[in-house]
Amino acid sequence: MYRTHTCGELRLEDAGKEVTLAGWVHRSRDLGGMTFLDLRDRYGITQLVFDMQQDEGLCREARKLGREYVVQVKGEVRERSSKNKKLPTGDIEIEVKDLHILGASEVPPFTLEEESDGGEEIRMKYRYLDLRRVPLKENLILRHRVAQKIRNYLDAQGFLEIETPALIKSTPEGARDFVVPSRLHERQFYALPQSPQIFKQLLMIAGYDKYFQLVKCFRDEDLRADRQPEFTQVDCEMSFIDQEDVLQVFEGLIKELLASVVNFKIEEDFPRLSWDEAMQRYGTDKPDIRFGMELHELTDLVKGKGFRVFDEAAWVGAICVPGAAGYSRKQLDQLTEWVKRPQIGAGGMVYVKYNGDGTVKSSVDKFFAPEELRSWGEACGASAGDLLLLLSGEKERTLFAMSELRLEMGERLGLRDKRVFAPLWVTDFPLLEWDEEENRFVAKHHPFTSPREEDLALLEKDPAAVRANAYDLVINGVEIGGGSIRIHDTALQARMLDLLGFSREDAEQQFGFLLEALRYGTPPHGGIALGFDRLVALLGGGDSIRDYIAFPKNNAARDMMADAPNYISEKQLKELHIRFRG
RNA sequence: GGUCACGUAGUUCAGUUGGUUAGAAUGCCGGCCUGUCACGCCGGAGGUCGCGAGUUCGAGUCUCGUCGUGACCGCCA
Repeated sequence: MYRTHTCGELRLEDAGKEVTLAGWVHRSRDLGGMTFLDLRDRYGITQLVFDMQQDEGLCREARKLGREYVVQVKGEVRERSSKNKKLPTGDIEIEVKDLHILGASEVPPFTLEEESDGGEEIRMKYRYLDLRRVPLKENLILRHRVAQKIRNYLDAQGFLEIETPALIKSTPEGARDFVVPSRLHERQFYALPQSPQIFKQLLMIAGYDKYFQLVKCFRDEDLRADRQPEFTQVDCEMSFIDQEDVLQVFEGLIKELLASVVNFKIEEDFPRLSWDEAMQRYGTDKPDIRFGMELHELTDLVKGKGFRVFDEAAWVGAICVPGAAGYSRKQLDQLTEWVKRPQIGAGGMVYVKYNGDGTVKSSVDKFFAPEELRSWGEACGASAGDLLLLLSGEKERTLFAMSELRLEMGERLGLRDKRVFAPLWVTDFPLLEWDEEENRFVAKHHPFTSPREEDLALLEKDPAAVRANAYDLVINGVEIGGGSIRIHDTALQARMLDLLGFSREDAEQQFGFLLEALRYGTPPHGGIALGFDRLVALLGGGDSIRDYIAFPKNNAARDMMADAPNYISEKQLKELHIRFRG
């Protein structure tokens, strides 16, 4: 037996016990006559004492231990003469009688404190050391707890966790696939799943009417702080249900997670916004509704006064920033520069200050009379002391810029509190999206999403106007999940694929097995997938999902620790029938 | 594919208008210290200023290229 206790559990009432502990040397404090060692494991830190007068040889041995040595000690628990209130074990220490080095350690390249002195790069290379730090440890524990709660919740609702394959067939629709060459079948490739979409639908057809899976998914696209090439989804599918049933089950799940994990209780139903309404009020389909500052369209109000920027714009809108009329010229100039960055893409910004004394001051005083400027304020619900920020231009781009500006101002005003959670459902997404590059309609969600019944007639006449039975779960401006009610009718599915420009052969080649399965008695079904990494990061208050994944990839999709991807041997290539040109 | 930022000691960073021997903190090594807990004090070692070219009497500093890292845009059905 290597240990009788962990480094986090001994208390004052254990004083007098003979114990054996094992762990890492976190830090040592050599006072000459005595040496203190902090022994650490994932449960906590316990202080060890070595005394020159008690056992000089042992004490000298202890002094030689470097940081991160793995040691085993036997000794007696005793009350400290000077206690440390900062540690749960701070009332006691171990008077060591026996010391074994279980594993020596090189000097770590960075410190393993709460706040490490190491930068991203070196910590990623030595990820196994970084994971010893408390914050990352806490994050992985949180991830585990959330996973368990999700499993318990769905299990209690009768869901079955069923695994689907990781080596599947490539489907070019959607994100790029990661592909795996086949050794047994020359020139052929598997793909890693972007999601288990088709398989979960087949499970519905097979009669497993409530399925879920915590499942790795893969997308070969560029990374972000919230996007990894391999990530985990809470993937679900249900039969004999409609949209309302899905929303109910997962609203319940999110409420339970928020209550039990971060003690944030929500009694009322999550707000629901149609996609149209979300775009209109927030300029985005994933609004952060922790704060107001909604968008107001002013296009008709501002035109025809000789201000060319507005006269030529397809869309003009504003947000009203409460209490910000005191913004200085310098601050407004900086904000203007901010919206003009290519990432935001606004041409410029117009402001109107509604001063406390009733006067109005704007950057377009030359073109608009004060009463006109006041009418804008009224349209936006501005009161004295508020600041109106206007952007104009092509509609879609301007809505995007407006939405980003809204988030930025919310951030500056401290309205985006990480301890507050504001979930909502966004519903009635457009079924299709025009793809400029491909010059055709593509599915906004995926090709198996059902159109709303009342829009069926528009399918051929005005495809862009057709709404889908699709929904997203958004929390604090983060897209946490999305799903849809699927098509369970063979004829409708064929119509959809036709509309998306699939030839009969292509459709047959890519998802023939699903199309065939639909003919064998398919129940109405639908589901949802939640981004598990994002959900955990959100609950943990983190900005990057990398901090919630044990071994993540870097910006360039590289594993900096193992140095993957990498070249493979000629022998491997030969077995896979792969030869490189040039 | 693109935009921006960064790259100097093991680590995190500072380094003025181009100018003598490139600094600090921390870590590391050695010494002193019996109640520390970010222990303290004294001493020491540690640098191809990412790499390559250019401008210059002279480059950590300026220019170009290149590599790496990060954030974002495109992309992510």
